[in-house]
Parts: sequence; structure tokens; C-alpha cells
Amino acid sequence: MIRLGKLTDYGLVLMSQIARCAPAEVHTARDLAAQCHLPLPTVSKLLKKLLHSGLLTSHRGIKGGYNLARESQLISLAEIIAALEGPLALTECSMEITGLCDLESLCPIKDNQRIISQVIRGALEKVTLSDLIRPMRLTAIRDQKGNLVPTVSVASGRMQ
Amino acid sequence: MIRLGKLTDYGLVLMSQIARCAPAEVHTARDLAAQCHLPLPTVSKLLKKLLHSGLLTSHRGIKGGYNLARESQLISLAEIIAALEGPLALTECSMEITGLCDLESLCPIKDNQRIISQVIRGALEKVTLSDLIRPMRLTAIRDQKGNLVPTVSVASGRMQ
DNA sequence: AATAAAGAGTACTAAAATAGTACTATTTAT
DNA sequence: ATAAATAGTACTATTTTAGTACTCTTTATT
Repeated sequence: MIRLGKLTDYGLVLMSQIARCAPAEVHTARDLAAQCHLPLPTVSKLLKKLLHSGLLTSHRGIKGGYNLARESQLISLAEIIAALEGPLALTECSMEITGLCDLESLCPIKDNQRIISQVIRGALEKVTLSDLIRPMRLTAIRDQKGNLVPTVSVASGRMQ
Repeated sequence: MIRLGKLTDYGLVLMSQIARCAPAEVHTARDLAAQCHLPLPTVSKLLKKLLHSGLLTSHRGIKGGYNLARESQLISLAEIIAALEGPLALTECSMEITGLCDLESLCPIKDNQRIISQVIRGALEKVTLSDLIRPMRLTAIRDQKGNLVPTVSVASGRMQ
């Protein structure tokens, strides 16, 4: 329904993996790639992006690595997704094609995008990285078929 | 931040255009294309999808056209977006690549996707088509720079 | 009954964004 | 001094998306 892109997904996995460990522990790109079963170059690329967005800190050289810039309760999904998806890509409507919009005084596409983005961002800002990893460890339950299912009660409970 | 795709955007514009008119009025694909400044084949394609999802009704033959299947207050953005984006595309993780997930008992990608989809869907279900068109007509305000900005107060007010 | 206007359905093509890879430079603890 | 790590850039292939064309079926009007 909403496309997040593989890379964004990978990024969330990486952030979760870091968040699950001790706060002081640093993580090399190589270790994270192995733990998450992802290709190393891709992991490096993602970690750099997350670093530039201020969600991670890094230490270079031997014994270097990455770590969370803040506690996991203070990092929202909105931030992580925004860091990886880039700033909301405006449609080309917002530029020079002004001659087309003669009937409406306001461009409806622009407004729709703005409203929807705001709604989604509002929802994602209320869910933190710690919410994302908590149900996986504590509140996983089994459904009728016996499959483990993480209860979303924590995340969705905060929404309303 | 969240990619909706041009076609989904167009679809929202079409639905809004229909919703703005009198409830009994039928709309041909040709008229909608002209009113929204969109190519006719694309509009046809979108209207068919919306029809199949039960959001529109259609009448064939001359004097035919499309109309909303329900009142605009009863159509949520989640429905429209789901109709146009297709069902949430599961990542390939959910299938036969089971050998990779030996360390974790639960696939973290799957869980993330499920949680995020649920959060976003929950937010979009609370916003209706009538919310989408209302701020454009009634509560548009001007910001510091004098630009018209639709107030999202209606939509975001319903969220919490 | 004929006709024209509308939707219904299918298949194909082109373009753009995404994902992935490779390579080089720089930093730093041992 | 060296090895291990991050930092940065550029390139390529694949996939998805967007767009188009064509044919069939239905139906109000004349």
C-alpha cells in the first residue's frame, strides 16, 4: 500500500539491530552486514546516510564503528524514513507548468500531497525505534496457525 | 518521504473532482480528463481501478459515466490509496528464502513492514475524501509569505 | 433498427527511479 | 608502520512505473 523501498527497509533493520544491543557498544558495517544478512556495500551506504542525518555517530580507524546518536526512545520512525527516502519529493507540478492550472486557483495535487504527507508523518512521529523492537522481544504472540506474530499494540496504542 | 506514485496522486485528484460536484451528477472520463488536465487513457485506467475496488459506480453507453459509490464522508484515503497502489507488496523475504534467517527466529523486515503499514493505514483510515476537499474550499489560509495554504486542521484534528 | 458515445478489457513500449557494485581516499589504534 | 575501519564518488543493470494503442461491449437517441 505504501512503498518504502528495500533500502529503507534495510535501514530500519540496521537501526533495530543497533538498538537491540548495549548502548555503549559500537558496530562495524561488516558486523551489521553479517548479522542482518545484507551485502556490505549496501550496509555501508545506508549507515553513511543515517550518519549524515544525525541519527548515528561514527568513529573512524581501527576499533571504529557506528552507534546511535540518541537513545532509541528518542528516535522516531519518521526521522529514519525521512533520512533514507530523502526529503519528500515534490511532484513536478510545483514548478514552472503554471499555464495548466487555469481552472483551479489552487493546484489540487500539491494540496493532496501536503495533507497526506502531514498525516503520515504525524503518525510515524509517534512511533519510536524502541517501539519497533519492543514487540519483537517482549510481546510476540502466536496466532491461530501457531506463527509468531509481534503484537502491534504498543505502536498502535500510542497512535490514538 | 513516502512515495505515492503519480498515478495514485492523479486518482486522488479525480476522486476529489467528482466529490466536489453534485452527488447525482455523472462524470465521463473525457470530462474528468479535461477538468483535471490529465491524459484521457490514464484517466480511464484509473477510473476502472477505482470502479473495481468498489469506490465508484459506472453506467455504460451514451449518457454514461462514473460516480461515487458512497458519500465522500464514507470514503477514506486508505481505501483510495489501497485501490490504486495495489495490495501491500510483500517483500521477497516472506517466501522461500528461509535459509538466510537462521540467527533470528523472526524476520525483522517482515515485522517492520507490518508495523509501519498498520500505523500508516490507521492514520489514513481516519481521513476521508470529504476531509480532503474541505480545506481547499473552506479553510484555506495564508501563511507568512502570503501563499494560500490549506489548513490540515480538519484532517490532523481527527487523528488524535 | 442504426448510430454514436460511452465504458471494459488487454497488450505493448518507453522512460525513470532503484538497487547494487566497485574503487579510492582518509583516519586511527596497535 | 600497518591494518582495519569509515568517507566519498562514480558507474551499471535491473526493475518498476508511466503512458499509449487498440478492440470489444453496452446503451440512449434518432
